[in-house]
Amino acid sequence: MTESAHAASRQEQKERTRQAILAAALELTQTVGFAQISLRQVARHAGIVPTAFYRHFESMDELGLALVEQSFSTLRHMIREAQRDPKVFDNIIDAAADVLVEAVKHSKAHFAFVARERVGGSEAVRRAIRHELDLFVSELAIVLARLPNIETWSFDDVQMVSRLFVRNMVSNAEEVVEMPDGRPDLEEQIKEGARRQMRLIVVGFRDWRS
Amino acid sequence: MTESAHAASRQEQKERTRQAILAAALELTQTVGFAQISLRQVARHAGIVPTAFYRHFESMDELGLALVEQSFSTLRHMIREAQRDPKVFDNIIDAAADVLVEAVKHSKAHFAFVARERVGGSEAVRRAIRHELDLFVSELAIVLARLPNIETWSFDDVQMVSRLFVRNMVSNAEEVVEMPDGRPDLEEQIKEGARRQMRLIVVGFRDWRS
DNA sequence: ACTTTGAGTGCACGCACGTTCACTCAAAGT
DNA sequence: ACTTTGAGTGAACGTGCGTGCACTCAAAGT
Repeated sequence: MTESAHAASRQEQKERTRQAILAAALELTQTVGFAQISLRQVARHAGIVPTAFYRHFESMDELGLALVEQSFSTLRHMIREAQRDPKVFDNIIDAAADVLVEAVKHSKAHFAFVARERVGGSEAVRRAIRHELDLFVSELAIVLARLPNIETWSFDDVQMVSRLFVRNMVSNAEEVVEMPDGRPDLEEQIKEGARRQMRLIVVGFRDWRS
Repeated sequence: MTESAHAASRQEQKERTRQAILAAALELTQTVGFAQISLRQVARHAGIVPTAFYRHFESMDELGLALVEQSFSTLRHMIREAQRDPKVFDNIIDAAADVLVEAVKHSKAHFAFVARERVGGSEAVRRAIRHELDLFVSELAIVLARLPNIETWSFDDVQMVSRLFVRNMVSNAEEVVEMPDGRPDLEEQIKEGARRQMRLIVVGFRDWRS
């Protein structure tokens, strides 16, 4: 056994290269769509020779799917963390707006990738993102269903509100992504807009159904 | 003077080729993003030799902007027609849902192009679409401001509702575009969803502000 | 001490691309 | 009848691409 000291340097190095490829692709994707970056560009950016790429991914499409997975696992992790915060129960709307803007700012590249490839990507990538978003809607619906104001609603209604929330989240994330850096005023404006929209949904839904 | 009979066949032919190029690009764009189709593909599809392309457009980017313009002029034309219909005043929400679905179905390709290139396109194309959508928000706000329920609202409020409507329109258009052909049940479902969302916005806004 | 493994290399290939240039040949202008 | 114009042609170029193949050379396994 040689698993010894500080983990096997063999797999370690492979994983490091894999991450370098993912990071390179993510960075290149910030200026143009994923579909129009080449395997050679990615390899060059990652500091490897083009053929070495194949040791990690069978094709660019597979790399794209890996990026989708990485993006959503980042996002999901943030949501899980935010749920532990007790303020969420007090005021889910303000909390959601805060989390959204912070999350997008923190991993802008991943959000930008998802926002862009959600509609512009290859068939496979698009489907993967759509699927992840559907999962996300269901996950959010569970959280929502436990909230004081909402716990009496029907399953379908909660699901629909959840869908509206996610849709708005996507739209707002797009806006934050397109936001030029160093404009905290714009950021606050987007946050306030998101808050108002969510309040609109909740208020309107309650009154309409009552 | 030779402007005679049925218009000069010289410019006529040029215009026909131009339209063939636009149509070719639009069709090719249905399966992949505009940025990843090549000048040569477009030329091939349009039935001309690659170099002839330059007689009509200086670059693919210019062609992209022309497609944006064409798409929105189609859209705007439909909205103008719909405004003449008196039922719009009676029930703008149901009318809007109908118009939206019909419009998207009628010129699916243009909507698909806009939906995709809005976020996935080149910088120039993206900016052009964003600008057109902003214009559209203002235009819709004028229509909305004349409606019975809304005429007392402030300018900013109307503008915000208009923005929400357009955002929802874009989302729903995306859904219709992704909708497989020959599924009238899905279509009705989307339409109903759009209706509910719009009602939500109007109801929620009124109650929240009152 | 030895073999095996596999991440990364370097070269070579055929292909599609954007763009150039000199050209044809009808319609439009005179 | 003539010239001019300009949309469309066809060959040629340099470039970057994806991918195949034979390779190196340490780490991992024995």
